Amino acid sequence: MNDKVTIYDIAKKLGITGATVSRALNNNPKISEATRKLVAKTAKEMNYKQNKVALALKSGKSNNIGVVVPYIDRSFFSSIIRGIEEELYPKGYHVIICQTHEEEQNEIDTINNLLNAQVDGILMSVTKQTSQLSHFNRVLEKNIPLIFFDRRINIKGVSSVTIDDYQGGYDATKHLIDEGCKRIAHISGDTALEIYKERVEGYKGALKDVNFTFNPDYFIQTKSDIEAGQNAILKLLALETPPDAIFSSSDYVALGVIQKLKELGKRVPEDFRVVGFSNEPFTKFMELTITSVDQCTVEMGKMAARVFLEQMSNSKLKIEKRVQLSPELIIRQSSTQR
Amino acid sequence: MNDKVTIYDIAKKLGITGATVSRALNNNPKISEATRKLVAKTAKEMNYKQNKVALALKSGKSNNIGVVVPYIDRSFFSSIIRGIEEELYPKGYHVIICQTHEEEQNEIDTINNLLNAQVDGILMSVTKQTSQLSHFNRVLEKNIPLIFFDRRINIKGVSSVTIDDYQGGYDATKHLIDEGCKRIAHISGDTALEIYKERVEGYKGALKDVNFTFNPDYFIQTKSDIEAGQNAILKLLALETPPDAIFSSSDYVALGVIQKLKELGKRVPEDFRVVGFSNEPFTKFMELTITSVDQCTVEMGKMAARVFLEQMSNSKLKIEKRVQLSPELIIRQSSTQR
DNA sequence: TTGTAGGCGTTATCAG
DNA sequence: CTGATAACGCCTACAA
Repeated sequence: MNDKVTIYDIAKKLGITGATVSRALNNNPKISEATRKLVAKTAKEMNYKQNKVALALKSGKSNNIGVVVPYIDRSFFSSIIRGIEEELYPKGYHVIICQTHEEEQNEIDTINNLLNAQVDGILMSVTKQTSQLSHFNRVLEKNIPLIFFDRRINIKGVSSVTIDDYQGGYDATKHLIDEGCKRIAHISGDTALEIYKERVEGYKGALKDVNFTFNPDYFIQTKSDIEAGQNAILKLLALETPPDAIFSSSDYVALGVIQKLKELGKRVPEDFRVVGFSNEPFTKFMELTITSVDQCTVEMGKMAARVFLEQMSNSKLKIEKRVQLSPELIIRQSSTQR
Repeated sequence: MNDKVTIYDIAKKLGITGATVSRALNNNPKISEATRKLVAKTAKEMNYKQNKVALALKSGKSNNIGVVVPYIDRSFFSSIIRGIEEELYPKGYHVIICQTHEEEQNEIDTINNLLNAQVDGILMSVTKQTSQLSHFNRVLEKNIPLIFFDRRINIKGVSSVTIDDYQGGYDATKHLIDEGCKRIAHISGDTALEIYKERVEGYKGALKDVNFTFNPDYFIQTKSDIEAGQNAILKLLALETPPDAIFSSSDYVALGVIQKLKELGKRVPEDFRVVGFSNEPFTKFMELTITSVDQCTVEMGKMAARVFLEQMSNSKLKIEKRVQLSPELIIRQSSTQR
């Protein structure tokens, strides 16, 4: 019934012109107070709603931004998206979400689709296999803001928001050192991703600072799931001199490690200390709660959104901004006896 | 540089008209094979991309659908959204996500915004406090599909996808009965929400089927978090004849119950059996894994998307469709000794 | 202060 | 088979 009321409908009703209605509705300064009120009143009566699509076509701004992640049901990513949405919704933006399923081709297609949909910006975490750059350049050529969060790629002019993974790795390792551990192993994800590489560096940095030498036997690179953790700890235990602590760059791996250790009758934290990474919800629910590095995900999302907004407001000077948030080590039972 | 190539740019270059280009690009049957190929080739050369916003204005279809949930970072909802996205993306739709934070006013505002943005459909779970209907009617008046998932409201003409919560409650309770439990308590969420009410009914139904009488002392209605679970079990233990099993409509409550029981030296499952609801990720990671009812969330999302697509394809006959998916009881350690 | 006249990029109708 | 032309709903010079 009241479907599709346009400014012209209300103009006709009032015997004025569409332009005037438009101006009145937009509080254009040069319009009489009388007509402004009349228009506003009539608009409400007729249940007029501005058609954002028409506005988008006219203005070249869709007020939609695209968010691209590997999977949206991973708590890490969904929290970030929550942050993004909460920061952007009040500014009138809608958030379109897309998943890459960790495949570069999907990432490419998705970005193209988003571009065709005229999004005003793209906030994303790249896939593990991303190696091409042309799809990112296409975004930049169109002059639309591109912001990486967490998993970034080095591209001139592209801003990013990450946590300081070096510090996260450093803090986790330092904590184990402080706990008296002497042989600290590190189970890492694929170091092709910067985040994992940085955590490794942090781990090495902490060792170096106390003059522990890095032992390659104590470094394992593997997938980030429970099974990988179980396999990794078996390898480590088979060493002549097994480690006495594990810092894992994944909570799932840490969980696998703990499960296997218990299965083998080892005690955590008495015989083995374990620290994970990401502060996944389950780490604090376990009977033996797991020490982990919190990545302040909601805050990361909000920050990414803010960088986007900033980039929108002064598009003239495009500064490459690299924001690094400080991770927080959450000490729980798996790494300490105090 | 290659910013903004329109069909007119390629028309001009070829000395033909925009209309022809449009037809060629859309594989309109009445166009010569020669021009079709030429246009296609030139379009690619010039890196032409169709502007979806213009198309949306022209066609009245934005190819965006809105998804509204309380919080997107709850694993239950993010999984559903994953399902929706995966079903709709291949069909050319983009998914806009919005959060209500469990507040009706936000729900109302969000729906209005989505409507202004000309979404082609709205898929949602209502807030716990939703009582008004006018914002939903506004959607229906505009003739855009509205589909509820999980938390629904009874509105004529509105389809919904839920799980069979009655069956979930029934199965959980029946399982405890089969395990030999005689005094089964139920800790429920707010029964103002249909989902919880149904679970209660399922619980009662199972009791009735084996001639157990419903004992009001064994029924507690409370919030759905860990603390609520801890408090609830304390109340139940204070009864003259405490229960020997708990069916909770929340995994968090179940966790709280288990934590408190252990703290008090009670053994699970030996002294007490516990069953939760939702199959939250953490239930299978615990040292004592928790029996729960899986709600096949991804599937629910896909189903909701399919109902939407169906409604789009034949908008003439608007059938109210109520899909109920079968939940699956996942039996783990907290409820059985076998 | 208000009206007129495009134009944003497409597609659809109607001629030719 | 292809070219004009109008229209989707809105905004904004430019005129009046």
